[in-house]
Amino acid sequence: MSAVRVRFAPSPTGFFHVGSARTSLFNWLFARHHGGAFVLRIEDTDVERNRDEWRDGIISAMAWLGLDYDEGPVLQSSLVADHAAAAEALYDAGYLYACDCSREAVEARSAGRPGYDGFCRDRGLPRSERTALRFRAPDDGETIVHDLIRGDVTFANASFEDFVVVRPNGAVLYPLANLVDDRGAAITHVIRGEDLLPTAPKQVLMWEALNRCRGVEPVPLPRYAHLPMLVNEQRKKLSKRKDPVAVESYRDQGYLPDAFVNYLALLGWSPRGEEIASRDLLVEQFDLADVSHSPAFFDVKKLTHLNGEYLRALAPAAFVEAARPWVAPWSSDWAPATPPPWREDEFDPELFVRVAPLVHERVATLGEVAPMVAFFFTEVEPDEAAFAKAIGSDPLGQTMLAVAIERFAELDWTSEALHAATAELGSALGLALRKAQAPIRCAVTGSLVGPPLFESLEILGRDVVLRRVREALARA
RNA sequence: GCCCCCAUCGUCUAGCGGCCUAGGACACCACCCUUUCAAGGUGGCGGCACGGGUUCGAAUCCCGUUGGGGGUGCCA
Repeated sequence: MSAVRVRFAPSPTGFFHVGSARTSLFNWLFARHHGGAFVLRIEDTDVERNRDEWRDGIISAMAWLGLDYDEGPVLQSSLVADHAAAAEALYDAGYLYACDCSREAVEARSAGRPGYDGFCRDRGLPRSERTALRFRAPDDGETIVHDLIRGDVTFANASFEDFVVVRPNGAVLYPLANLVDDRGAAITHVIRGEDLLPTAPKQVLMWEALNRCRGVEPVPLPRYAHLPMLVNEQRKKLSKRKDPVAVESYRDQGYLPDAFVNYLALLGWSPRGEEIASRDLLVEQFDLADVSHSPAFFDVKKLTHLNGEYLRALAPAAFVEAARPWVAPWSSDWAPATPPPWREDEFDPELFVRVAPLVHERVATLGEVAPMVAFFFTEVEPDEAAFAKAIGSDPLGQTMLAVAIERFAELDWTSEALHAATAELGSALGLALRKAQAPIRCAVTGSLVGPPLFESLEILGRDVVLRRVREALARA
C-alpha cells in the first residue's frame, strides 16, 4: 500500500472559514495518523475573487492552529500549464467538444429548467476564442463514488449534463483543474466538504477519461471522504456573510488554538472517552470511518466552555504569557484588534502577574482579561446602573463608604484585615457581607462584579483605594 | 423540477441486534459552596421523526413516508 498523501485546497476568496479549518484539521489528522504527507494547495485561479491578503490569512490561520503541512503552499496558478495539457489530451481523445451557446440560449431552450441540452455535442464546431469546451458525459451507465465515510454513492450518468470544463479564454475550471493537481501531487485521499459530493462523479469520470488518453500516465483514483457540513442555527451551510465564521476573529477574541482544534475535532467526530483530548490523542484515534454522516452546528457556547477549560488548565505563568497580546500588545508580536483600556505607561507587568490569578478562572476567553483588570491600571468610568444601585440611591451604601474611609485609613493592609473590617462595619449597619462589600467594590472597581474584592484592595494599595472611595462618595 | 446526502435530548455526540429503564458533554433549571462574579459539587429537565417489515429480540438491518440539507455557474 502506497503512502498516504492528502491535501487541503482552499480558495483565497474570503476570511479563513471555520468550515475550512475543520476540513483542514481532518486532513491533517488523517495524514498524521497514517504518517502520510499533508499538502497545502491554494486554488487561486479565480482572479476576480482572489486576494493576496486572503491567501496570507489562510497561511497564518493554519500556523496559528498548528496545522503544519509537508508540502506547499503550492499556488494553483503556477500549475495552469498542466491543466491546459490535460484539457488538450481530453479534447484530442474526443472527451471534450466546443460549444458556443450563450447562457441565454441554453436557458431559452431548457424552458426554465436548469441544465444544458447537448446542443453543440455533435455540431463539430471548431474551437475558437468564442467557444467553451464541454465534457461529453456518458448517456448511460452509472458512476460510483467510493466514499470512506458514506460508502458507495451511485449516480446515473444520464443525470449529468455536458458540463463546461474550459472557458472560451482557455481557463480550466475547478472540477478538472482540481483533479489534475491531485494527480500531479499523487494525492491518495480527497477529504473535503459534502458540498463537493455532487461534483465527485464528474471528477471520477474525467479522471478515468484522462487515464485512457494517449500520452497520459494513468493514475489510480483517490479514495474520497466527504465530511458533513458545518451549519448555523438555521441548519444552513455556514455563510461567510451572515455567520461568525472567520477563524481570525476567534483568535482575536482570545480562543486558544488547542481549544479551537479540540472543538473542531468534535464536530462530526469524537474521541473515545473524554471530549477534552490532546492533539496526540486526536491523531492517535482519528479514523475517517468514525466520522458522522450528518451536519453539525457550530456552537460557540460549547467552544467557549472548552476554551475556559483549557485556560484554567494553564499554569499561572503560562496564563500570564498567553494573555500578553491582550494586556500588553506593544510587547507582543501579534495584537488583537481591540487594545487594552490603558496606556502603555500605565501598565505594570509585575502588577499583572499578581493580578492574573484573581481572574484566571473567571474568564473563558483571553479577551475578557483586560476589561476585568482595568481598574488596577487606570481610572475606569463607573458603571452607571451599578453606581446608582449600590451608592447613588442607597444611603446605607454611602454610610458604608464613609465608615470604611475612617477604618481603612489605619488598618493592617492585608486582604484578611480588609475582609474582617468590612464584615464588622457591615454588621454594625445591619448589612450582610455581600451587601456591605458592594458599595466598596463599586467605588473602587467601577462595577458590582469582578475579581475577589479584598485581594484586589490589598494589591491596589491604601492610597488608591481611599482616594477612589472618597471620590465615589463625593459623586453620590 | 432533477440529482445526491442526512435523520438519537435544544446543541455536539456514544450506541454499530440483546450489556439501553438509551450514556456523556454544552446549554438550561434547582440546591450547595461563597465577599460579587466565575469556578467547583450535587440533583433535575430533556431524545431514538413516523409507518411498515426482518428477527425470539431493533436506536441499531431493509423498505416507504415525512422532514432537513447540499448540488444543479463559462465560482471554487
